[in-house]
Amino acid sequence: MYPKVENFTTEHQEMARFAKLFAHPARVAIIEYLARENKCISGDISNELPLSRTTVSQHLQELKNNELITGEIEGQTVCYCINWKTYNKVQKMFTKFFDKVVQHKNNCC
Amino acid sequence: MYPKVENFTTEHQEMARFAKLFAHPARVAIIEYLARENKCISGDISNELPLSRTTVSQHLQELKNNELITGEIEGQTVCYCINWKTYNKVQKMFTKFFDKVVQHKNNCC
DNA sequence: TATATTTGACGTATGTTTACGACATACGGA
DNA sequence: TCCGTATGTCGTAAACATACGTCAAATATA
Repeated sequence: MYPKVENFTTEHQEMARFAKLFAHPARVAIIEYLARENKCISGDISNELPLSRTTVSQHLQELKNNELITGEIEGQTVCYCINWKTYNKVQKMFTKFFDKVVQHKNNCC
Repeated sequence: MYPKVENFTTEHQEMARFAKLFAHPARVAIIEYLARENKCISGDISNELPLSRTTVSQHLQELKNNELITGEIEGQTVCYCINWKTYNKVQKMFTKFFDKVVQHKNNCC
């Protein structure tokens, strides 16, 4: 982590941590793909993305480390899915933040 | 830009571009601060943040370059404000994306 | 005209992310 | 056993982000 990040509030750090997960088109695409496909997705979804298997795997790890997706081993393959518990938390967090900001809207500028 | 980013859809790139603005606690704090204070905020809001003036200014530039805030010169100071046009667009974009993903929720995993 | 204030611009050191190839491992079937 | 498939791990080059100090410019005020 960059040296000054820990001086911010937990709330601001959490917002930043989860926003970062959506801060690369590959991860946005992965989330959307996981939601759209009505089945378990193997770790190798690189056919669906303009990236190598290694890079996709790296993005999947990032999402998994922050618990936005799960990745369970099923024999030879890995089943990747959205972690709805975290997902709902994140959605609420963003909705709440956006709403809070809008509530203060004024005619200053 | 990283070499492969342009191979993703415009929609995914846009999501990533705006998510990145919230991907650092300083920028989250700035947005919140701009909303809370009922007046024009000078470029030097570094007293409110655990960062130097230069670094804060850099974050303000980032937000301004992506049109999430405006920064108008008022004599000697600069008045920074939230750009509500862009803000509303971003809020809608995120809400829509989050909702779309949830709609596909299933019992696969 | 001097001086302090406010800001932009530049350089730069350090840390992080992105992107990939190459190799290793583990499993099931020919 | 040997081979293909699926995945993880490691190293690394390039691109970006963070954080700050220093200097310059512009503008009010003494």
